[in-house]
Parts: sequence; C-alpha cells; structure tokens
Amino acid sequence: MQPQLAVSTVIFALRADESGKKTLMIPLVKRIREPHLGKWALPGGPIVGSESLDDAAARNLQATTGLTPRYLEQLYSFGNPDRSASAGSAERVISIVYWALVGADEADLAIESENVHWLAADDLPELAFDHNLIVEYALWRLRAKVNYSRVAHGFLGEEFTLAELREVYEIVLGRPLDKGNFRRSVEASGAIVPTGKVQAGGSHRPPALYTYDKTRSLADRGPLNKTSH
Amino acid sequence: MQPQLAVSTVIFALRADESGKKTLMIPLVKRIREPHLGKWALPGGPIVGSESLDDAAARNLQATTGLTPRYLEQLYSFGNPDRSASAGSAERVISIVYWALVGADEADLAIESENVHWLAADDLPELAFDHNLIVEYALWRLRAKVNYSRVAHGFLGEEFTLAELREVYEIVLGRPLDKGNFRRSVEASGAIVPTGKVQAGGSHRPPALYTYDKTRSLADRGPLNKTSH
DNA sequence: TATAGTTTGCGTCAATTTGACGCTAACCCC
DNA sequence: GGGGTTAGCGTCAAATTGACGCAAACTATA
Repeated sequence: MQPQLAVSTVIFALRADESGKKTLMIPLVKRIREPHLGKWALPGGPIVGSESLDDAAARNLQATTGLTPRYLEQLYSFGNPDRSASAGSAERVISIVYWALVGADEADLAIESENVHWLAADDLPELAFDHNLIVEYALWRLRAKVNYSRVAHGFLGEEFTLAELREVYEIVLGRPLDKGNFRRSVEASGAIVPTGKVQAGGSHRPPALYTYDKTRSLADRGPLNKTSH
Repeated sequence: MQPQLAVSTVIFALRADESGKKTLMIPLVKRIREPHLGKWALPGGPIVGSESLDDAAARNLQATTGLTPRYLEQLYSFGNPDRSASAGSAERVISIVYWALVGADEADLAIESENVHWLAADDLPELAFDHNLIVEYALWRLRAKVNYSRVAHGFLGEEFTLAELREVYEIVLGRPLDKGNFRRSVEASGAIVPTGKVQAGGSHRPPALYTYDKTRSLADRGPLNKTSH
C-alpha cells in the first residue's frame, strides 16, 4: 500500500510574546480530528495537481495561516512508519517538511483564531505526531544557517538598520553580540548595501539604512539555487 | 491522483578510474525500460512494508548494487511535476534522495555488470531524469560537509594513517592540502585517536595508525542524530 | 655496514581573523 | 545650548590559518 504524502512547514517569525519581549515564534494549527485531536500541529496539507513541492508548501501555509513567506526551504522528509498514527492504524504518512521565515509585518497580518496560534519556538507544549522533533531540527538548522548565510534578512523588510539586523541575530542565536564586531563582519561579508538614507526620528544619532545585495540569494543551497522543485 | 514515491541514493566511493587515478565515483544502473531507456540512473526503488525511509534507502541500494554504506544521509526530496516523465504522461514520481559513502574495500565487492557501472562523479554523461542535478547537489553537499564534519572517515576502514586520511580530503576537495597544517587541524579537532600501532612495510618511516573517536557521530545532523526516520 | 631516498612528525613565522573595549560624532529633547 | 543616547570607527591582544623547513625513522641497495 502506497503511503500518504503531505507537506508541512515550520514557520518562524520574530514577534512579541506575552511578556512583550521579541521572540522566535511559530504558528501552529489545532488538530480538529483524530489522531492527536486537540493538540497543536504544524500547518500542512497534501500535494495537489501538478504543483512542485515548493509550491505545495507555499500554498498550504498560505491556506492554513494566511502567510506568505520571505524565505522557504525544504528541511527534511520524515517517514518513520510509527510517526503518524497510533500503533493499530494502518495509516502511514510521509511528510516533506519545509521551514520558512516571515517578516514581522507579515506575521501581524496572519490569521489568528481559535485554531491558529503563535507559540514561542523554544518553549513548546507537546505537539501532535513527531512535530516537536521537527521543530527542534528546524531551529537547529536556522541557528546553524544564520552563521554562514544571509537568511536572517528574511525576518526584515526591504530596508533596515544595523541595529535591527543585529537584534535579529541576537534573538535567533539567543546571545548578545558585540556591536563593533558585528558591524565589521557584516560589512566585510559584502552582503549589505548602504542605501545612503538614514532613519530619523529617534532621540539619538540617526542610523544608516541598508538593503541586502539582491544579486545574492538568501542562502546557498548549491546547484538547487537556480531551479525550483 | 497520488504521486508515486521512490527512494534513490547517490553512492560515493573512492576508486581507481580507467587511468588508474583514485577518483570519486558513483555506481549507476542502466534503465531497462521507458522513460529514459538505456540511460544511466541512480539506484533506487519504492518504499515497501513498514520500513523507515533510511531503511528503504539502505535496502534499495543493497538490492541494486550489493553495497552496504558506511554513511547514509538524506539529501533532498525532488518532486517537480515535470521531472519524471515526458510531457504527455500523467505519471508523476517524487523521489526522496539519499547520499551514501562506502569504503574502497566495500566498493570492490560491488556488483558490476552490464547494468551496474561506476562512473567518475564529476565527469558524468547525461543521466536519466533530473539525476545530473541530483548528483551535482550531492557532490556539493559532500564537499561542504567534509570541511566541518568527519564524513571523510566514511571512505576509510577502521584504522588509517594520516596520509590516507589526507588523500581522501584531497580527492574529495580536488586540491592538495598542506601536510603539516592538515595534521595540526585534524589533531586539534580531536576526531582521531592514535592506536599506538604503526604501519610497517613501506620503504620509509612507518606512519602511525589512527582510529576515529567512536563517541562522535560522523556528521552532525542536529536532533536527528539520535533517531532514525 | 654505510648511504641514499622517502615520508613522518614537529616546530617556526608571518598574515589574517576574531573578541573585547573605548572614544568620538551625530542627533533629539529639554 | 547642554544632557542623554546610539551610531560608527579605531585600537589592541589573542587565536587561528597558511606556508615552509628540518630532523627523525625507516627500507632498499650497494
């Protein structure tokens, strides 16, 4: 018997948690049927028609959360025979899991209802299926990738200050970064381009605004950068 | 209609090519039916019974090539609607692709027949489906991973000299490495353990033999290290 | 038994990178 | 115009990396 196929996505955004502090959060949907009825689960759904896997992920997360990601990358495919159902059932689901980043602006527009809720990524309750493991892996990948790519820009808008960019890094990595060294390394990498403009309004010296270098992709995925799957 | 599911594997080994030079090679199987009849393709097959994806990959590569890999890791899932068949056909295949390393000793035991053949990884003819792209990506991943993990040990036996280990790195990376610096960095990483023994027989100073530190996994895959999928 | 030839294994040195820190400039608010 | 705050730049020491040299260990051969 052919296993069922599904696409799910771990969506990250930086939002204020209940204490008001900016945190890495992910939107989850409540299971409305067995198995795992009532538990929180990753948004997802089936592959339909002749869409690519990337398109299926984007469409499913749009349909369930209303979000459009700024960055979307395949994470892993999970297919343990015992992951999907309780022991008795013959049902078997193989999930192709993506992870995505959305900007804070976009995240605020997301559907939030009784059945869609944002939770802090590193303080989750028990989720449905093996979704705790999946989120843990996505977190690990995000944190690893932040160190050698520009994925962090996926959390920000078109223009940003160095302080904003650094804040993203600090929240993702969970530790403070030295201002001077951060500036130096990010400038040396060539990933950011000064717009020449400054952000006025604060009661302090106005910071310069930057854009990212659009000739570079957000993260290097080798030969897969050029194509879609 | 539910797409077809398959598991394929890019298998790497270091073997002598026709000119006798040790090269990164992969075993391919000849397509014996349409589409792409007669072209070389990655070994693979369906998921059967209640095996995990890892088990399906291992079983399929064993069945088609006779090989048992020393390292096996999921690479990516490919599901472009147009990847599998010629435009007309309604057939659609989603491939969960793995990549694997086998030792030279193991590689020599592999089935080699009219329908299974080893080819140099970076000098391939046109393969079936999108398999050229897949191999390219696997190569990229292997080369990237060699720099920050111990996957290279997957090519070697239980005991090895530093010169052998360095040779693996040089072939994989395609460039010569400084002997002194290589020794320093690999010793500093703590990944290798001296056995105390030396390899006698050559007409030169006998090199010391090492083993890898078995308490560490070959490559860090985050939270996925502990479990199988 | 001595000597040539090869490779190991260790050390050195300079160049580059990284972490830590402090000072001054620019701006708003009062 | 002075106080408060953050941006932006410079400096310095420590750690890492690349390039290179040389003595020790061993075999083969004369």
